[in-house]
Amino acid sequence: MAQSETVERILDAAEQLFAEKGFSETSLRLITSKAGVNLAAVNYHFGSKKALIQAVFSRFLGPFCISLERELDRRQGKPEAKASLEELLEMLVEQSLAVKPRSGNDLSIFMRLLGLAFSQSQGHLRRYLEDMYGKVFRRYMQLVYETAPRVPPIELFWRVHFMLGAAAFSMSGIKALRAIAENDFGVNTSIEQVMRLMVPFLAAGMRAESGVTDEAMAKAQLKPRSKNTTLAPKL
Amino acid sequence: MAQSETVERILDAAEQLFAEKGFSETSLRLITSKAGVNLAAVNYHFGSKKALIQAVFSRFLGPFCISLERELDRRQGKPEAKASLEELLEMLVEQSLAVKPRSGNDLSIFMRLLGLAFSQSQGHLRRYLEDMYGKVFRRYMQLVYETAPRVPPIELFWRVHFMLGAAAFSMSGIKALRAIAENDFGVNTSIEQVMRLMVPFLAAGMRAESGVTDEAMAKAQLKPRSKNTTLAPKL
DNA sequence: ATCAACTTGAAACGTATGTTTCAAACAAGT
DNA sequence: ACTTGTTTGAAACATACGTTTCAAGTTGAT
Repeated sequence: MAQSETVERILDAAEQLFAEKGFSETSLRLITSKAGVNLAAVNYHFGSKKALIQAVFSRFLGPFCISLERELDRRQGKPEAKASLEELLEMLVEQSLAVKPRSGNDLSIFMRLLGLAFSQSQGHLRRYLEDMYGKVFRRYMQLVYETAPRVPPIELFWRVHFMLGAAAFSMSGIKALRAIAENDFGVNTSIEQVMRLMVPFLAAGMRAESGVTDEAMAKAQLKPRSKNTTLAPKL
Repeated sequence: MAQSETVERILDAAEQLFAEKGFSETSLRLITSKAGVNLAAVNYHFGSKKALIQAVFSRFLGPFCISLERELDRRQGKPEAKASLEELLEMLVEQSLAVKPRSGNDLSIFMRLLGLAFSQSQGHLRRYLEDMYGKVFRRYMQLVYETAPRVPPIELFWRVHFMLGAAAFSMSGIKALRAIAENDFGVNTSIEQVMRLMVPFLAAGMRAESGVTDEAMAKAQLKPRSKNTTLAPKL
């Protein structure tokens, strides 16, 4: 029954349009007309617009997480040398770049989508991503925490979110920012270059001397909790 | 003619709802019912939904920019000691906190809105903010650039946006993040504390050793342009 | 008290969206 | 060739939205 290419065409169009305009601003009619398929095809193949949004994410995040987890296994197999923060961050960059590029600027589109996933409300998306990929990310975050033992845990918690913000934000505006950079500096900065520029910035921030002055906060340690300790960011 | 309090009630409700759900996800009917006013009042007082969105921003940004500009004047009056990066960042924190708080968590709501302004499409908003407040922000950014003369301009450009992202992102999720922090660490982190925690993180990132390896990028300088050089981030 | 300008209330309008329907077209197995 | 299960196409449906309309209400100056 020839696994219809309609599904792929819809996913391609949706991915691109979502990245350009956001989720609620992109209508199914726009998607289907760009994909050159019938309007009803979306609900036939995916069931609903929400499910389509989730499918767009899974198409990238599935392979990405599998490949990230494999890399984590490899690193933790050799416990003699703990990974540095820079190595951990580079790992993310490498794995992102490793996911097979369908079209040219595939990664940038997806990075922008990831940014949107945080900033648009879309509660169902957050829940879906948390359920599907939360475990891997929590494992990764644990390693990040271990690279800066001198910084109080509470401050590390916030710094991780500063990192996330820097990444999500610059990735979500990446297209416009690259245009500005090219305009003002006359050099084209590739997505990959931007991601690599981020590494030293983030690593330095994470290692900065603690700014905690308040007594209570400095002494605050991670409270052991029975379950669902949210060390990792809520997706 | 008793400058109707309807306007204020609409602005309050809109500010809160926009911050919770985003712009296009918040209907005028939701706003007016939360504000306890008639649906038509929005179009009567503001003209359109777009104009309402802009008004929400101006209510905060107007006073903020005036007060920021006054502070910039004060600093530049005494040129003997250039402001450090930390001082510049602290300045933003102070000015943010200085804007009169209407309700308790006023600032966090507005920070979340600022984050949304970047990530939602809303082209009209970007244009409006650029027109109204672009000048002050460019002036501020120029000072930031001058504090890290050793970092190549192109890298500074990107780092400024990493900073912006860290701020916008953590402020936009601040409510949920504070809850998680309290849950896991047993300490309450105020908005003000979070902003102060951000200062050393951002300053360290800005000063990090350059990660630029590419020849062309390292040598890239700001190209003088006839007009509209967008050193400052596009608002 | 009257008048004029301003503000509100309830309803309707026009448009766009996600979803459903159902007949037609297609594919593949026998 | 026929049948069965799958996919497409065109149209309709129900709902939600931003905006407009206009009569009713309110307010403040004369």
